[in-house]
Amino acid sequence: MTNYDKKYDANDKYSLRGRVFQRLREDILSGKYKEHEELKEVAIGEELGVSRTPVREAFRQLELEGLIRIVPNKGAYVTGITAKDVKDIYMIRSLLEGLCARLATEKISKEQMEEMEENIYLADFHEDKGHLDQIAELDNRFHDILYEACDSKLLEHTLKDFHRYVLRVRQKTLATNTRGRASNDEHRQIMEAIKSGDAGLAEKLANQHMINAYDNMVKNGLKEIYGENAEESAKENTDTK
Amino acid sequence: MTNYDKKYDANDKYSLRGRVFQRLREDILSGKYKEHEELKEVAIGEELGVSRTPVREAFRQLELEGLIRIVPNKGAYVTGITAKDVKDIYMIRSLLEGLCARLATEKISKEQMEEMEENIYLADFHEDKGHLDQIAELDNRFHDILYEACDSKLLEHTLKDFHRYVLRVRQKTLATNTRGRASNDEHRQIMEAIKSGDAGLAEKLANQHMINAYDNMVKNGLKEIYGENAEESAKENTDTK
DNA sequence: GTCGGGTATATTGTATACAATTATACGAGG
DNA sequence: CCTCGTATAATTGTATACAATATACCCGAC
Repeated sequence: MTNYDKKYDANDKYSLRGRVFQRLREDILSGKYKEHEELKEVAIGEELGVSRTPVREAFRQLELEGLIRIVPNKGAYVTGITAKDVKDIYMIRSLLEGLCARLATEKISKEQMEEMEENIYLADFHEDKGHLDQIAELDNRFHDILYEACDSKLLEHTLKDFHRYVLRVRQKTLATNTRGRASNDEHRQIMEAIKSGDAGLAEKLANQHMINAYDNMVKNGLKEIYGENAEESAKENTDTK
Repeated sequence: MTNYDKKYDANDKYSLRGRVFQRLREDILSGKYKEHEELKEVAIGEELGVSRTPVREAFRQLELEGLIRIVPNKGAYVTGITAKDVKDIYMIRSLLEGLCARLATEKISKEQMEEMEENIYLADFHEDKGHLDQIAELDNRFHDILYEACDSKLLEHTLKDFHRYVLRVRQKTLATNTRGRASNDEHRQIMEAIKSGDAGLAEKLANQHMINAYDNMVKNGLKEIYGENAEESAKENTDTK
């Protein structure tokens, strides 16, 4: 939710604020800035050669994206994702991706349908070759196509928000096991349900796809990666209430 | 989504930015600033006796809340809600309020349960007396209690976002007919399902509660209020793509 | 040694000046 | 009369100076 149509400022590559925003987003998602790390206005400004003003404004946008949290008079901190957060997000996504698939069955365009089929075909190819980066990229793109196909700016934006939010976690697990193949098979089933016009089936399959993705993450080390921070953040929440 | 824990800055009543933010939010929700109206930094600043800086930052927060949209180098505009947006939101809320009720069945505290019962009792009282403002207030509060009871900061924040977003529309319709009574009866049923520990029933009732609320809005003039803007915004979307 | 206060320092918050961009008005040319 | 272009005004974007706040450190009292 929130601003569900960001093409104006998020794609604003030409203002300093826009450039700072995009750079910081990339650096957070890539892991250059770690969870709970403090971002200081002057340091970032000097590094990028701009004053504090555009940095401050970029901070607000990053907060809007959920990537940092701003505490008044204190600072900006990279958002931590707890294991509980991830679980909640997948629970929510399970429902909403299902809704999205159901709506997309009615609304998907010919071009979107074709891109979806191509996506699945390509993912199989890269899976055979073991190209992990491309697999992750195509997996992201599959979901984006689905979001765009549902013909609801609000649902699309909400799902993209959640999707981006778990990206840091998701990429790690997708690349470490055989989930890629199974995931793409599920994509194919969803695609075929949509193609055949069976909205109910598409919804059900999309629901299950999220549940499977989450179960796989739990099996493959979600706890190890984020378990410690879960406690840390819990403490953080209580003593600032 | 986005920053799902805003108690730090949203409750920041003491900074100028926080005050400007709260004031503007109230003015937008109350209808002082109409849909698609342009908000100018200097004008707002002068009116509130502050410089442009805190106004600009408040603008970013309002964008974060989805109340305005900022177009680079042009201006900030009050967000328009189309009939389609409202429909989409209620579709999403139906699913998520259901999930929320299901989770709350397990997690609700004794205090929350008591406040919920009191809320329903009071709503009946004010319904008898015809106190429309209090009824709307209690309706809002019922949902907030439910959101807080689900024990998921993410789901709570997401639902509060959507809830606030349709507030401008919802209040108008709730106050104009007999939906208040029916709505409170549905609240009671949801509460009783939660109290009896029947999570599945609570979910189903909460689902239906949203569907009923939306149907009622459509029956009672949603089109008349927002139909015109729907077209306007549609145009807006296409020619800025 | 520990606790408390106070000063110094670092960091964020706000105001203002200036630059860049966009909108408006007006006049020349067709 | 219309159109286009230029000049002017209005508005947002950015940098910087200063204020307020929080943090860290030191020092003295107990």
